[in-house]
Amino acid sequence: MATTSELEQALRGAALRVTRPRVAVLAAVHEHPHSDTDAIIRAAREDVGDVSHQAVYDVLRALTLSGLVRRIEPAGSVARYEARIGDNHHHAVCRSCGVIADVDCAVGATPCLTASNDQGFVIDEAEVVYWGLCASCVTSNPSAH
Amino acid sequence: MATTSELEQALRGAALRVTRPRVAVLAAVHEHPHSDTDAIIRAAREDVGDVSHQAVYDVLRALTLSGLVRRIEPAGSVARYEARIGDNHHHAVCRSCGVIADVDCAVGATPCLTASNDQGFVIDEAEVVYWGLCASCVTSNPSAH
DNA sequence: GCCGTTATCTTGACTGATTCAAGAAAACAC
DNA sequence: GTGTTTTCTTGAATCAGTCAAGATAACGGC
Repeated sequence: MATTSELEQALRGAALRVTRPRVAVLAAVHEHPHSDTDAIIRAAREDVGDVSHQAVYDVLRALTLSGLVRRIEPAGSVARYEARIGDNHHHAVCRSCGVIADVDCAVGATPCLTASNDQGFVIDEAEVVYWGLCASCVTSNPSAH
Repeated sequence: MATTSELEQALRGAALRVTRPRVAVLAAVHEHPHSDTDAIIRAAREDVGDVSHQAVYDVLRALTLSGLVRRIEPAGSVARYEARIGDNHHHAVCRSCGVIADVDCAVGATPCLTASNDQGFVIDEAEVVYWGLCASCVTSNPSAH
């Protein structure tokens, strides 16, 4: 749970001007990991009153480009954002309810980077998405798996 | 390179009626792996004349549901389709030009299915996307990596 | 080979996330 | 404080994909 001044420091550290929308959006992403843009807009507005949706889109792009947040886009979902960065973790997505859970990388620190035949690609990231059913959907619908 | 009658057989095998749009779309996906819907629409029209875009969307959904084609959606891209199925391969995506290459799974037959802490998820698939630069973009822009 | 049922295709409108563009407002350096 | 540059507001636009209703065509049975 980062404090406001920590968030401001993070923004300055990324050479981003400190504005109320930016602090609010960054706080929202910290507090609600894996939220989509609409949820972040609503959270930011609770925080600072009116903020245009365009401002939130702009902020999210700036934060993503500077590496303060990470954008994830599971197939069939709109873009989602999280503030847990730099630790190479992956995600499990529930096919039934869409919930997303963090999954530590099974192999190590910067793993998964070993494509067997890379066809000349210079790989800098391996993104893993585990698809399945979350615990609660398994319980409520045991036949589905 | 599947023949028309092989494609028809595949459709019947999946309990799908054989229609000209379906054969044309299935052929297009075989011939142009990783194509987006628009490219498939154009390829199908070259093949059978007029086909509505809605028909192609319907066909692609039916083929995907029946497992005859696989739908992939790399972040930042529209949906793409491929006919290489059932072998658990993954993809490398070029950040610069967007080209997609097939990558055999590094671990084995149905691998990668081992999330370290699965939080109660019942995982049925692990999808891996390798991000980087393709050989040709590395060559034309060596500073980028 | 023809018929009826049912799935599929055509047409055309619509949705919803995201982006574009132009001007107003606010951060920050000096 | 002032000026410059970035950021925010407002409002329109884009584009992939979906929805809906009626027309058409596959296919099983006769």
